[in-house]
Amino acid sequence: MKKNKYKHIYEELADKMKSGTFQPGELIPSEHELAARYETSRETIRKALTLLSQNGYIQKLRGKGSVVLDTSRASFPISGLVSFKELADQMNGVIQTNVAEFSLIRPEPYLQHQLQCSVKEEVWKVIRTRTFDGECVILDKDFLLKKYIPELTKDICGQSIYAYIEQELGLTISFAKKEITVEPCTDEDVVFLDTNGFSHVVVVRNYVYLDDASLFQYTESRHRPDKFRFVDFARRHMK
Amino acid sequence: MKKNKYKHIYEELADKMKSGTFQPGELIPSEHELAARYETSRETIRKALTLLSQNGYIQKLRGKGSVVLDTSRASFPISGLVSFKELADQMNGVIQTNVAEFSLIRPEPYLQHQLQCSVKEEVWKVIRTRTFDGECVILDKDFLLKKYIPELTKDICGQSIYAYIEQELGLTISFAKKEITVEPCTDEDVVFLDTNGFSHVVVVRNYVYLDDASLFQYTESRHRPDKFRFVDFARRHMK
DNA sequence: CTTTATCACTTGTATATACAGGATGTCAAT
DNA sequence: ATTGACATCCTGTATATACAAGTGATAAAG
Repeated sequence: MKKNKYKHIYEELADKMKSGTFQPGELIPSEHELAARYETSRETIRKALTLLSQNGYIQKLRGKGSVVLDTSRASFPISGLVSFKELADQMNGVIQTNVAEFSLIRPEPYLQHQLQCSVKEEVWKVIRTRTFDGECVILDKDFLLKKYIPELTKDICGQSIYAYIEQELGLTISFAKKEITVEPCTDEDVVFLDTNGFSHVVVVRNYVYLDDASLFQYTESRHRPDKFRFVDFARRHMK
Repeated sequence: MKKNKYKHIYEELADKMKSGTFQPGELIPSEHELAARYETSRETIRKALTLLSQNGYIQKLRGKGSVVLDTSRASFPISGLVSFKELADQMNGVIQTNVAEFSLIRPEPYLQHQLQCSVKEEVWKVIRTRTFDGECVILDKDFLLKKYIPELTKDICGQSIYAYIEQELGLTISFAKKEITVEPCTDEDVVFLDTNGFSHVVVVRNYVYLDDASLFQYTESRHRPDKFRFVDFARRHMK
């Protein structure tokens, strides 16, 4: 508990927002006071507050202080890299994951392009379905480069791949690019999903990178439109 | 050109990424070297690099340097608060905006909830349609609190409301919360849009805040599914 | 030839100081 | 009672220094 002081302060303050110790609209203690309370410098406090600001917890008001924003409406976590398992923990209702396909393949041209790799590269292919309250509404197609994930089992895929990668393999997932579109159902969608009359699905294409900026995963998450919801917090930098 | 040194450096470096002076995969000069080149301190450079990192331009590698990411694939600007006009500037094809309705109203209960205001508050109601290549594919319903925007004309709405707010009124738009869902077409959608057989629309609900954390605008942007695309860059903080 | 140690260079974190500039209240002068 | 000057809070920016820790190349040791 000695390293990363500012992240530690960030999480402690974030918890106070989530638990309601700090109420929306309220001003949190000033940077000087927090610096004294945590026995650290003002700059360190400022790093923690900057993080809170970027993640939509507070708004800093010059000359006044930092006001707590209302995060209840948006149902955190907002945007970001939220895996299905993390998301599921926050939702009510019965959720079930089924691994429909699990194999090691050579990428066809489309995948080569998405993963920016050659045909020689081996790729884990994982197809999973997500069931809410008895209805199968999400089809997740994951492709992971074996180069970075040497071992993978069907069992792990039934749990959380991210947890395995970060905790077992010690890799750090750093950032991702997402693209959201709406596309006609494919034959595959019809087979795996309870399309329930919908002719289209929401497709979330996700390109996930490790902390050395190497692309290691491409995910195509196909949602039945009525069960899809995406929330985002965006700050307008500069200008 | 004397204030906000680190934002200035950020923009200058961002331009070099966009123009290709810095190529993806390449390492940019070290923090020390940049500090010397810009005749400033390392901390100031670090603030600029932090901004670049958050916006997906670079990845910082400890012990190595900062590598330029490939921003071409994602077609910037990513996520963020991109107004229609900013977005249109980057797209090809003929784009046309039509102001279908412009009035000053008292909010009904649904709007009171969205804008978190009382029925006494006056609200500008602006309905605009967006036409691409002769097809009307976006319906924008804007509601702005008169409290913050005392004056507004139909003419301004035909241009850019954001530009008017920031440049003419001197207000600063600070952050926004977005929610993306897919919903059945309303009668209004059918009237205004060329639905082209689609039974659903993509609805982007946007809550926009000023820099004093006051909510001043609620926007409902309704897109025909085949013309909708949302791109996002997300960094996985902490852990 | 392989392994190890070292060194130079990189970014990450923590601290300190200084001044600019907005917000707010007090108090005196008008 | 209103105004205005001032003091005193707050956050924003810029600078400086120090040390920790990862990377990669080179030199030394086995």
